[in-house]
This record gives sequence, C-alpha cells and structure tokens, in this order.
Amino acid sequence: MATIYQVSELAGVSLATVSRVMNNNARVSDKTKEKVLSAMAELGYQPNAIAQSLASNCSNSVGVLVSELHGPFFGDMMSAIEQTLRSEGKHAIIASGHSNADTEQASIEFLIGRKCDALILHVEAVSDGYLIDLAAKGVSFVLINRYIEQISTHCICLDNQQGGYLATQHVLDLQHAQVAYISGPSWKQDAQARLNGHKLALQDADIAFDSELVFEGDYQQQSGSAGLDALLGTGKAFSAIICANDEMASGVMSRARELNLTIPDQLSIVGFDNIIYARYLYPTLTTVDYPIFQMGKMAANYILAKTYDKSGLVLRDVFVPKLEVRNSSQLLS
Amino acid sequence: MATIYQVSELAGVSLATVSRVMNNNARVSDKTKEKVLSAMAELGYQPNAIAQSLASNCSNSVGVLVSELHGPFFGDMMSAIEQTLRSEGKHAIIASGHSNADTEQASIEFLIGRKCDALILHVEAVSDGYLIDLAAKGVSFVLINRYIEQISTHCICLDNQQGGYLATQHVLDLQHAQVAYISGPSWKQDAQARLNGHKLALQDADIAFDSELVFEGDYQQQSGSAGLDALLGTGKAFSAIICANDEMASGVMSRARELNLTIPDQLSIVGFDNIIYARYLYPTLTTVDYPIFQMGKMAANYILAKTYDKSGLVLRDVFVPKLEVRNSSQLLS
DNA sequence: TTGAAAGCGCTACCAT
DNA sequence: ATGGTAGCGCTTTCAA
Repeated sequence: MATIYQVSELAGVSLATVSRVMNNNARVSDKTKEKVLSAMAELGYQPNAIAQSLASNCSNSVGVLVSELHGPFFGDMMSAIEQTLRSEGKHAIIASGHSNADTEQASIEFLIGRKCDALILHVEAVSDGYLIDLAAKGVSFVLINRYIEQISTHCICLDNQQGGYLATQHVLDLQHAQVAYISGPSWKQDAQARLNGHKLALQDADIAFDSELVFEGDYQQQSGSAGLDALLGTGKAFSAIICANDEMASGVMSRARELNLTIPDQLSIVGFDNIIYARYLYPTLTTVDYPIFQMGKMAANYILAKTYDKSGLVLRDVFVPKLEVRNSSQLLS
Repeated sequence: MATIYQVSELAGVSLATVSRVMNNNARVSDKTKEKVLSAMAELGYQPNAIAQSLASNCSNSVGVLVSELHGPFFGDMMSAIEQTLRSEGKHAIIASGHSNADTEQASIEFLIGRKCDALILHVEAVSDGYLIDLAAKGVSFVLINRYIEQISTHCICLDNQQGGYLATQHVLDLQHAQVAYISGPSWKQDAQARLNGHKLALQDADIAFDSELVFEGDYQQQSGSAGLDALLGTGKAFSAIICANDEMASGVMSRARELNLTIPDQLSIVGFDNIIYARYLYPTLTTVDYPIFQMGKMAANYILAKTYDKSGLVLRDVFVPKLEVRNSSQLLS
C-alpha cells in the first residue's frame, strides 16, 4: 500500500500539497494538481481512512445500531440509511444490540470508539438515563422508534398508539365487538403504545376492555401461534384478533389453518408493520403500515443536516401510521 | 474523552504501562495494574480504536460485503457472521454492493481503507480477475457463494448445481414430465449452476430439455409472477415449475391464485433457498435448503483461523443443499 | 500557491 | 517490571 509520502516524493511536492489535492479544499495550481493526480494513479494510491480519521477527528462514517441484522424491518431500515448516507459520501458502520442492555451498550461504545461522527440507534433495552447521559456527553445521535422526553429532539418516532388505534378501529368498523389482542413484550415502549391505542379505540366505541382477551407475545412468529391457542383456551368468544406485529399475525394464520379456522370468515386478523411478506401471505394481511424506510431515510437526513451541515433538508420527527386493508379482515357475518 | 496520556498521569505510570494493562500481554505487577485500572475507571476512559488500529496495523474488525442489507438471505448471513465474530471479540463492518461492479469495488476499497483485517465477500458483479488480483495483493478474504478456480481456497460455496438437480429430480419422482423453470439472471454464477442441475436431472431421466419452458427472472418476487404468465403464454403444457429462488416461487404462487390455478393440484412448485418465510406461505413451499447461516458461520471461522490464528476450528468449503419437502408439490394426478 | 512541522492517540521496540 | 520514544499515515496550522 502506497502512502501519501511516496506520492509526494514521486510528484515532487510536499505532503501538505498532496493532502490538499485529496481534499481539494485549498487552492492548488492546476499543474501541480495534475502531477499529484498522476502520481497517485501510478502508485494506485488509496488513502488510509484510519489515519485520516485520527488526524482530522472525523471519520465520515455514522454508526448504526439495530436490534438484529436479520428480519425485514431492520433490513429496510439499514438499506434506507445506507443509501441516503452513501449518496453524500458517508458510510454506515453497522452493529447489533440483540435487545439486550449490555450488548447494546457495548455496541454503542464500539461505535464511539470507531470514531463515528454520529449514531443512529434502534435500542430497546438500554435505559433512558444512559441515553440522556450520552446526549449530555455531546455524542450526537438520533433514536429510531423510541421517545424520551428530555432528549425529544433526538427522536424519530412512529405514533404507535395511533397505529394500535387504527387497527382496532378498523375491526370495530367491521362490526366486530369481541376483539382479541396479541401484544409485544410489555417492557417495550412500542408494545405498550400499540396496546394503549387498542384500549383507546375500544373505549371510544364504548366496549369494555377485557384483559383476558390479551395475550403477551414476544414479536416472534411462534408466539402468534401460541397466542391463538391461549386465547382460544380462555373459552372467551372473539371474532377478530389484532396482532402487535406481522410476524405474530402470520403465526396466528398458520395455527388457524391447522385448526381449520377459516380466515377471514371465522376470524379477522390485523397485523402491524406491513413487512414485505404481509402481501404474500394467504390471505393477504390487513396491517398497519410502518414507514420504516422513510424513517430510516429521515434519520440519515437528520445526521446529514445536523452533523455534516447539509442544508435544504426538510426534517420531520413523528410519522403517522396508516392502515393497509387487505383480505385477512372482513365484515362480521 | 480521556486519553491514555491522562490515565498514565493520574495513575502515575508511563504510557507504555497503561498500554500494557489494556492489552494485558506483557507482565505488569498487580499493584500497578490496580492503579491503572482505577484511573481508567475514574476517568471513564475508552480507548480510541482508530488510534489503536493505526499504531498496531490491526483493527480487530472484518469487513463484510453483501449485495443488499435487506432480504432474508443476507440477513441470516450477516447475523451468523456477526455472532461468530463477536464471540471472539472481533467486529463486523458491513457494506453493500448492490450487485453492481462499481459499487462492489468501491465498497471493497472502503473496507480495505478502514483497515479491516480480513474481508468476507458476497459479490456478484466484480470480475474474477479483480478478485484474483486482490488475493495476489495479499488482502485476505473469503468469498461466499462464488467459486473461482485460481483462488479456490478462498471460496465457500453451496453446490448449486446439485441443488438444481435435487429440485428437478423431486418433481420427476412425482411423475411430472413437463417441468417449467424460472431461472435467475443468466450472468450470475449460481443461476447458471442451478439451471445446469435442472438440465442434468432432465437428462438423467431421458427427458428432452425444452428452452421454451425456461423463463429468465431476476430473483425478485415480481419476476415470478411475470414468469408464470410468460410460461403460460407459450401454450406449452407443464405440471410443475421449479423456481431458482423462493421469492420468485412466492410470486408464482400469488399469480397462480389470481388465475385460479390450484397449488399443488394443478401445479407443483419448488423453490430454492428455504428462506424463513417459505414455511409460512400457503401452501407451504417445497424448496431446496441453502444453509446460509452455517456458511456465514464457516466464513467467519475461516477468518478466525487464518487471520487471527484461532486453532481447533474444523473448516469446510463446500456445502451440500438438501430438499425440504412441504406442501407445494405433489404426485401428478 | 507551497512547504515545514507539530500533532491525532496509541503501540512496540529498546533501554533500564 | 517499567519508562522513553520513535513511529503509524494523515491533517492542519503557520510561515514563506
């Protein structure tokens, strides 16, 4: 690997001049620039990004922390962020936190240690206090899908409560009066908000909330199937079931098929997230759309604007869910 | 951010000693170690990974290049790699290449520029020559899902041809004699190999290959639907259809449903990859299992063994696909 | 417009 | 067992 020193030697100029043409900020005469450029080409010179970062204290990279590297939700989020960043010559360094406080914290520290200029975090387990401290320390970051009052300007959120409301309102509009609910883990903020929306919709329709009709799942497919069984096991009647995400909804669907329950004739199902596969399930899944791609893009734009001073960007911090009606829900017959 | 210098001052020892306790390699007396550790704690010291990399010429990170950041296939691959690496204290730096030669090359250079100790590449567009050069330059890397004779020791592959063979053999065993095929882009190595396997299976069964029964898709869901239409449009009869991946198979399924073609009664379908959703489609999809998780793990182990000298690892470079029979295929009635 | 030189925060070699 | 110090490859003042 050639270094800047060899380039300067071959071009017959100083280190500083080579550095200048690389960053073409300071004025350099056309002929010296030419010499440097051809020396670089001749040596196949590639700047050492590590050395650049150390010297300039700027790495042109932003750290992205997701819960998991797999799964449609995070995939879209990472894609959106990477595309947006790359178009401005910035790079994403990705790490995962596995919804575990220690891992999340270690990953954040790793990213800071790699001198990321900013962070985009999807964290669930780390405490509010930790994040507030982080902000106080001057680390610049944006939070996706988590709202913390004290650092509200760092947050990009979906109105999850509104989403839960929409889902329930939809089946209520379809005349269903007995509505079951499979929630996410109760310690997760978004799971709480979605369930709250559900309760609110029931309340607005003057229907009493029945906690027996709620099953707490873990956002995995498997817990959808388990949830259906548990709900059926209560002996309580219900004609519609709202799932706090699409994976669990798909679990409910498979289990329903095994039990010879026809969907939507005998049971209407509504999901949440609108992951890519929702439209390929059978029947196609009615769900609440989570605009994660746009939110990922917005997170990147935030960073571009705040950290890299890019102008002309319209920033927005709260996104509204909308219902995507498909074939898994229908009027109560 | 505290630096090593401040730690050494507070602990009343030299830079070198602090460095030693950080990397705890050289012998340091327990009491000095104690002093240093508490100084670190007091200052909330975090080593600067960038400076460490520059000085040591080792970044403890491996670059991972995938075609896309989303999609079940790459998600599993990244997850496997990240888990394996993290368990040894190494980190993954992820980039995407979008199956485009320029982007792939730029990403590889980015990763090299970030001083990754090694690379794990899933590249499709970059030329064999480029990769051979890379190896010659001394960059250490492993290739996933691509075989290049000259650098065969860098390759971790699935026997795609065998996979194509298995898929076709399966429907042949089920008495189907007229088998259509929706392939991936013909310029992709894996697409070619899978199609080859298909042809071989036909040949072994003494069935003439009919190029009209092949449609070239692009591995996207959409092209599955388009493929079914095109195939139907030829007027040729077929009772089974092999798809070079599950996404296209799912496209065929939705389109078949729209056309009131019952699966598997009127049409058997076989996919390839066994992505997580294959088992949640309706009917559940018969497919060729691609052990991408194990392969990702193996790629990481290769690096661990070769670059980081970890011993006791059993290395393997060619994986065998196996058929996962579900409900989308059945005996020709 | 160009060059000289002082770091950036750390590692690793050579002394002691 | 510990300290001194020369780099790692680059950026960025400050002079010329």
